[in-house]
Order: sequence, then C-alpha cells, then structure tokens
Amino acid sequence: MKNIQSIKGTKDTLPSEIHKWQFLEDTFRRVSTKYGYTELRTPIFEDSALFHRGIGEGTDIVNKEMYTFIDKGGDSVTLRPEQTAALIRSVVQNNLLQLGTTSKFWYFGPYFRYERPQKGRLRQFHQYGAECIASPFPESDVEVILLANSIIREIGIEDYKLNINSLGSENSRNNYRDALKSYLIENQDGLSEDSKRRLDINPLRILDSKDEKDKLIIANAPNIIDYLDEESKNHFDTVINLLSQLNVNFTIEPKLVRGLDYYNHTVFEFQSNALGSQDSFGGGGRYNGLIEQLGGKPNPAVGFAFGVERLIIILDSLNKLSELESKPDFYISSTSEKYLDKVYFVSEVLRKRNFNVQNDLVRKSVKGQMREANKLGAKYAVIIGDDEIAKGTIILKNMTESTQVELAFDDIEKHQF
RNA sequence: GCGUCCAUAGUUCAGCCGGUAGAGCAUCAGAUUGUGGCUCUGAAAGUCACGGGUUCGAAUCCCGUUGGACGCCCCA
Repeated sequence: MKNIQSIKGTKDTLPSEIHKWQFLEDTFRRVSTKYGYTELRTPIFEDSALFHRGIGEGTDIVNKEMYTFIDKGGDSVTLRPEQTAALIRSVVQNNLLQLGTTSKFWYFGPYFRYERPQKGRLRQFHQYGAECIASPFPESDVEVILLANSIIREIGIEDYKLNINSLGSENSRNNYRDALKSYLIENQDGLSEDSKRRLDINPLRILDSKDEKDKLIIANAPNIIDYLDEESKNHFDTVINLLSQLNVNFTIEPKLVRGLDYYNHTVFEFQSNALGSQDSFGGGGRYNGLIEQLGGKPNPAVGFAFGVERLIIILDSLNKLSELESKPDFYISSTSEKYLDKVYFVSEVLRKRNFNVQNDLVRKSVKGQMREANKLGAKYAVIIGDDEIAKGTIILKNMTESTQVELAFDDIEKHQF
C-alpha cells in the first residue's frame, strides 16, 4: 500500500524552520509600510484567461507550467503562477486607482508552477513583491528598487548583485528584436539547438543562454541600449543617475531580459552566488501596457518580486538566522495526579501574568518531569507534593542556578520572579 | 518535457561480491524509592519507499512506480 505523502515539489514548513518565515514576513510588512505600500491579497486561483492574457502566450509559464483545472461548473481555473496579473485584475475590478496619484501595493503568498523541482525551485513556492501603479516617471522605478534593496539589507543579505537594463518602449523593443533576430539568423549555424528553437519564439531570451557556443555569438550581438528611442533613453538615464546619486550599487547588464511578455523599459534582477543554478532571487520591471491589456484604463506601472525560498537559501548559507526558541518561563510539576487541580491552577495564574508555562501531560515521575523542564529550558520549575500541599506552599526551583525556595501558595499571584 | 545520482530505526549513516538488519545522536526508564543538566545501565523503535521479476533464499541483482537532490529548458 502506498503511503500518502505531500505532492511532488511541495514542502511542509516545520517548527524548526518557521522562525525564518515569520522573520521574513515581519520584515516584508514593516519595510513595505515604511515606503507607503499597503498589502493586497487576492484569491489563490483565478479565471485561466487572466494569466493567458496577462503573462503572455509565448511564455513557458503559460505554455507548460500552469496548474489549470476545469471546475464542476465547467469553468477553467488556474492556480496563480505569479501575482502581478491577479493584482492588476483586482485593482481594476475594485476601482482602486485614484486619479492623479499612485497606488502602491505589496503582497506575499504561495504561487504554483508545474516544473521539475530543483534547488530554489518548487511547485508551490512563495513570493513577496510590490507594485507601484500609475506613475510613468523614472523615480517610481527607483522607489521600487529602493524598497527591494531595503528589504534585502534588512533581512541581512549583503553579498548580492543588482543587474539593470532597459527594454525600452514597445517600439524600440520591437526594433531591437528585429535587429537581434537578423543577426542571430546570420549566425544560426553556431547556435545551440535550444537557441535555434528560441529564434522564433523569443529571440531576446537567447541573450541569456548558458550555452558556451551561444555565448560566443551573443558577445558580438547588437546592444539593446543602442536601440532605445529618445524617450526610453532619457527614462533609463534618469533611473541610473538617481540610483548612482543614492549610492545604490548596480550593474548595467544589456543582456538582461525578463521572461514575461509584459515588461518594457526598466528591468532588473537580483543575483546571489549562494543559489546554484537558479542564481536570481528577485526581479522586476516596468509594465506600462498590462493594465490596459487586462481591461483597465491605460496606466503605467512598475514592480518586482522576490522568491522567498531563495531568500531563505541565501540566509541559510550565511547562517544568520538562528532559531528563536520560545523557552518556557515555568514548568509546573507534581508528585501525584491527585494534585492536577493545583498544577493547572498555578499554571493558569502564571499565564494570566503573561508567563509561558508548560506541564507534564503523560504523568511522568518527578525525575522525568524535571528532565523535561530542563530539556525545554524552563527558567523555573514548580514542584507540588504532599509536604507542600500540607503546608499550603509550593517549591520554586531556579533551574539555571539550581537553587530552590518555598513559596506560600497565595504568593504566586504577586511574587516577583 | 529531458538528463545524472539517490531512497535502511525519529535522525545521521553502516550493511563490500545475495543467506530474513546494526551504530552514533535523539527518545523512554532505572542507578538505595519527591528534583534536571555529567556519567553508567537497560529498553523501545525498521513489512530495509512501493509494486513486480530472477533465485532454494534479496535491504543487497533486474524492471517499473512514487518521492528526493542537482542540472537542462524556464523562472522567483
């Protein structure tokens, strides 16, 4: 008989790991708030058409990675593979955009992509991200990058790289794609099989290829920066000038393209060498056309997302987050189950005074209870036995100093520990 | 979707050329009977991932399935 186990590519977050998640989630909320972003949560699943329209038919996410089901009503629904499209859907549907100002949101949650698991890649994974909607100006690109950077620093990651590039307006992006494509077609004999296939589907992606043969050809490929039109160039220049003035470290990486169809103008990516093959732990960019594409009024926007599992891999490699053990303040023990009422009375009194209190639930001997108190790291053990009951007292044992005193039962409510 | 390696007690692993399982740590219990940490003694714990095959006999060989690790594709 087959044992039931968790679905391939999914993971339990165990008590020994949970402190990392709680720390990250706290940081996400705190730092996002400092930048004036508010949290928005959308359902885990959506109309499949949302992602087809929003992410793009040419992407692998839509083509082979979506968890899509037909529900009992015959509708096609999909577990969200990313947040941006769904967030925009919500913003449009709920009329959250105010005329003449930006709307800024952050999110955190699980996402789903049907892929072969490997380092830093799961079928259910988590992202934190932020979206700044309704400013076409480069300073909003910068703000979003500052927010991302600030989160990275606050969680304690210092060794990483920020790569940045511009795809330009739709127009200049198309011009560049044509130029690149004809260059690659001229040289296609030297390209890898994968890249030959990519020529038609998404030639920009060839720039990212890890294949050595491809790299040789790519080295002499046309540079996207040369194809930016005037406005795109100004936008990009302002972004990088501002970042420089603010002492943000970055590298202009003309070969950086992002996989999602909706990006234009600024794109960026955060890299760490703690990650193995999937070395990017976050990425984002501007998507000026998406909102209109999803049925809203035309509105520019820029955003980014982090892969939270990847952040945790980096933090683990730094050994930064040791477990914050929640040790009990008290362990209340007794010599007999006759005194259970006293044990729980004392426990509840102490809990009302805001102490963490634990008890023996398997009726161990006093020695066993003391062992457990020690193992749990309790500061104090309380012992209630025949003698104490007779005298109306308890024994208060200080576990770190190995000293003990006798306390009147009534003192528990007011004794200064 | 493709490739390589892997799957034995709670855990980390040993078990080489086939003869029905072992260690460290962890757990639990004792060490002149109401008290922890050290030490000592003992105990419990595995249908050797699942299914099939070869064999007198398989954890050990073969096939399949499931899952894991890493890589390709792609992405966070």
